[in-house]
Amino acid sequence: MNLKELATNLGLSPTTVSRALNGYPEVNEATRERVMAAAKRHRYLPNTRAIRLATGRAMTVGHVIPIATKHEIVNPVFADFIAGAGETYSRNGYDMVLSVVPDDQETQAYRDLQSRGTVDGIIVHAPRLDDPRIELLNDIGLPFVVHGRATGTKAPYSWLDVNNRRAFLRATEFLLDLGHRRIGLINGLEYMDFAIRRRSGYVDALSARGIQPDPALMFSDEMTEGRGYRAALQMLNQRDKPTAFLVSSMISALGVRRALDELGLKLGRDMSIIIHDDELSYLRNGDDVPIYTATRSSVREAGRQTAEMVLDLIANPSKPPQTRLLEAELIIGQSTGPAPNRI
Amino acid sequence: MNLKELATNLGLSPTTVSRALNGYPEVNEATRERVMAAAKRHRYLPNTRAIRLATGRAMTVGHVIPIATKHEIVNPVFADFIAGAGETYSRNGYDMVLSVVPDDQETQAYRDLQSRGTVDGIIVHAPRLDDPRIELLNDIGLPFVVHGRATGTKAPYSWLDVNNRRAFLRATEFLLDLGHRRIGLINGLEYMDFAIRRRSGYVDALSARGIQPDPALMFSDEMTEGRGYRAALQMLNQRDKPTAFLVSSMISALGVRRALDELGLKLGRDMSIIIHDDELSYLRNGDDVPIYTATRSSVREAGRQTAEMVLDLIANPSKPPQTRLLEAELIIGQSTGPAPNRI
DNA sequence: CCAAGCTTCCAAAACGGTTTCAATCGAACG
DNA sequence: CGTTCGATTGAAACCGTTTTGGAAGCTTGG
Repeated sequence: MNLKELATNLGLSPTTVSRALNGYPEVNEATRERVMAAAKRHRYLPNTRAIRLATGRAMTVGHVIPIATKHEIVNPVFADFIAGAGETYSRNGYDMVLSVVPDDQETQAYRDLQSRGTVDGIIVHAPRLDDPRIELLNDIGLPFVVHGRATGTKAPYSWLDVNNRRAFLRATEFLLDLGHRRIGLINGLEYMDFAIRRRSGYVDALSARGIQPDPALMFSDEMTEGRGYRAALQMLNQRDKPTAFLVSSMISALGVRRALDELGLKLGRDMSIIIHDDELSYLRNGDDVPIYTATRSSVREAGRQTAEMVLDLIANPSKPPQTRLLEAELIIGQSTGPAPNRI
Repeated sequence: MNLKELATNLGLSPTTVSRALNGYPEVNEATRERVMAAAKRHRYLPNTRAIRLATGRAMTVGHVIPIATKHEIVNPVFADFIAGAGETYSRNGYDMVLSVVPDDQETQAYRDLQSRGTVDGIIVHAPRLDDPRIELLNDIGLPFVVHGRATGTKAPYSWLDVNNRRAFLRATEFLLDLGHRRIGLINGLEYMDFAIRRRSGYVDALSARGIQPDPALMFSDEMTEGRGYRAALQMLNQRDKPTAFLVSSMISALGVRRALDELGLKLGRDMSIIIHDDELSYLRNGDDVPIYTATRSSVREAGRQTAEMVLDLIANPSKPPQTRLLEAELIIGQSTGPAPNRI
């Protein structure tokens, strides 16, 4: 059943039927109702392919998911972000297309999406230091919002980010207040922008108290269980061990905990840990009482809001770039305690 | 730059240009090269919206992600499956659209995708007992492949599944061979089909050795860290404790391990654990040596293959339903050992 | 009673490609 | 030398909507 059939069926022209269904004012209220009823009766739904061609809008937002060609890691945060963004799209009648591409073909993927008119806008994931994608997207003029920021990029662009620096600054201060002086940082890869900002918060908090950051206490790697385990083990085997860890993700923290268990160290007593908690739906930080002391910010909510921003940008292309900075909460859990007395 | 412009630019008709670019044989090799060169020079890419309308194909596969309205859980396995499927789509010039919908609007979502012509086929996630979606999709005649199976559905349909029953049967036998007699099952929600099959494997293995399955040793819940923790703790506080656990996911196992740690039980010595390992990219079962003894099957690979099946179905709509059963490997890790002697 | 102005509808032209059907041109054939 | 055939190209229809530019009929005001 298409518009033309429905129209002849009703003894009307396609024009009128289209207008009736789309709520144009110039159609008689009686005919509108007749049309609406017939549409419902025949289960008529307009063909999206035709609408998109006729209106010139794709009613679609793209997400490009680069697959690192070396280590094929899917960002664990990704699923929840997508779920949040997807909610927003559904509510607004938009579709979401995911492009999974090898990371060395990413720029081509953006160009394609633009010139083929597959999407009206996109969301950029996992920005890096001096990320070249931002300039590219500004050039080709496709509306976009970055989830995160890209240190080093001077051109203006829209983004939504968590205040990573401030979160880790506060977390470090919290540990310092508890008497910790040697605090290990188990961070994500430091070409990722969020990791850079978290380190800067950590370093600044230490410096502010006159503590010289120790490179031996700063790790940066993929945020997997295995790497967390390795990092923790390595730091705990040093002569001058840390008494606390600041861990960039719940997943890495799982590995850290495994290391502590192996060494017989009790969480919160022998060793304090603060993690960053993205509130992943399948990896809650405790059901009621938080397990870990954590800097917390829902990535699902970030997805919802970033999607709203991109839809707004699509609707108002002349708007200047929008930005939104979310603050992370500092949640006190059972994984932190006063620094053990050193001998 | 569109086809018409490119054509006038070349002094050719749109027809010829279209044919040249799409590799039709009836165009002169010299003109074809001229056209190709011009297309590249002008960075011409055909508009997908127009192609889709003209050809009547959406070149798109849909994935409907139901969001449980009560507990908003995103399946952790989802990201890796999508990544695998996405690889296949990219390779074949297909797009992937994700529809995130409240689970009570799911059937409407399928109908919409079909009658609006947004997709050529879909992949059905997380099938349940007597899943009504299968009948619906057969009715509306949209090509689809189910990731998993739906016990109770008699109509034929295409699916790709892991042999969950066999995997858990073998795992249980493995534990029995090690002398374990009381084995706890920490399973997913048992309206999910895979969970039903896993339990049936577990129960059958026990029964085959004359062991009566004990309801007090069978748990079924969402596969989160928290629920795994709770289930393990509860079973370990019984009078007649289990000596081994069979755990349906890596994530639940994290909680189980936390429970063991709290109780001071050592993995592999005091307590054996076998998990099911989907090979999530961010939660590897050890980097080199497996940590857990596990039934292993890559969900990423499942995504790749399921996508191939759906594309095949789209290309050959008359084909009868295809099915593919993947066997899980049994990987021996460090989490299993002989049953401790009972007193 | 006529012109102007609403209200309501429709025919036809987009949108940017693909595809059907037909035409042209040289070469080959009889 | 006329006919046939293959190779190559193009005109026009089509895909299913939206949207532009009228147009008919009715009302209203002078």
